[in-house]
Amino acid sequence: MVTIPATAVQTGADTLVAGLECFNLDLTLGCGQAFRWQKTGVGAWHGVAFGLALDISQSGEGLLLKNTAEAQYESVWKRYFGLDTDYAALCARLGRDGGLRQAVEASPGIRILRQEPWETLCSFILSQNNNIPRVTGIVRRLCECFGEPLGHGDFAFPAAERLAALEPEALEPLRAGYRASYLLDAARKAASGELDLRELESLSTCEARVRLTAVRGVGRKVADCTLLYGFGRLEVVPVDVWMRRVLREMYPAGLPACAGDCGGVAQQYLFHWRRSAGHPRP
DNA sequence: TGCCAGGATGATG
DNA sequence: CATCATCATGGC
Repeated sequence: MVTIPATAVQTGADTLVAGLECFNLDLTLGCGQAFRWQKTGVGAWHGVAFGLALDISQSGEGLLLKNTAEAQYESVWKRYFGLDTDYAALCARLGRDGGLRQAVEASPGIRILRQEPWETLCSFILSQNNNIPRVTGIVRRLCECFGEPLGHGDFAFPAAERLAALEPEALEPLRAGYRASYLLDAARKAASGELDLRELESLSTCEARVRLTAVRGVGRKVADCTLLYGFGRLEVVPVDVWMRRVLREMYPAGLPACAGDCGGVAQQYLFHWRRSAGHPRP
């Protein structure tokens, strides 16, 4: 099998990426791993990451990043969207197992994003026992209230230092419920250095989990989501009670060997597959 | 109205 | 180690 390399070409102010395999923008941004993207049309989204606003769309031509230089695509968005990873080979490998093949074929093109660690941690703290539309609203209000304005109504995700200086009452407009106090605890620990997110890069998954779960409201699931979606640790498999039952039922001996060190990717496909119609939660 | 949402926590079988 | 009530809020 020949892997077709993607090519990024700047035309005017925009950059067009053609030749992408196994990439579906709608599925990737809509599957619940990121909460800062708004669908603006067919295959078109507007969102903010790393303090940069972006209009992006996918069509038969490829992936179009508006007002984005190729250099910025290469240095920021390529990595963010996981386009520096060979998912064609990865998905082909996952497909060696029947169950995983079903899951991959059901919604091909989902990629694991590499978001900002701090934003990822906060997002999944806020997502606990919550639904995606509501989490999106809370995160949006959080950015509008405390993030740096980027123009055109866009706001960066607020720094930990900014949130750490707030009184609990200041978070009431977010309507985050009891999760607000968890958010403040994370901000205090991140701002004081008690939680050093940059240091996590150099730690083992096990040690990183211990650091993250020292934050109130951060358990195994939120820690693993942070490591998978915020640090690109594709081997980490976030599971809740429901997903654990699904996995025990399908793979009592663990994920098949073809998943290799990308169990998190396999889990993402399984989750999306089982959650879609026909495989409701018990 | 009642139920649910990619949970964590603390207590209890 | 599995299960359970509780937490606060909005959408359906």
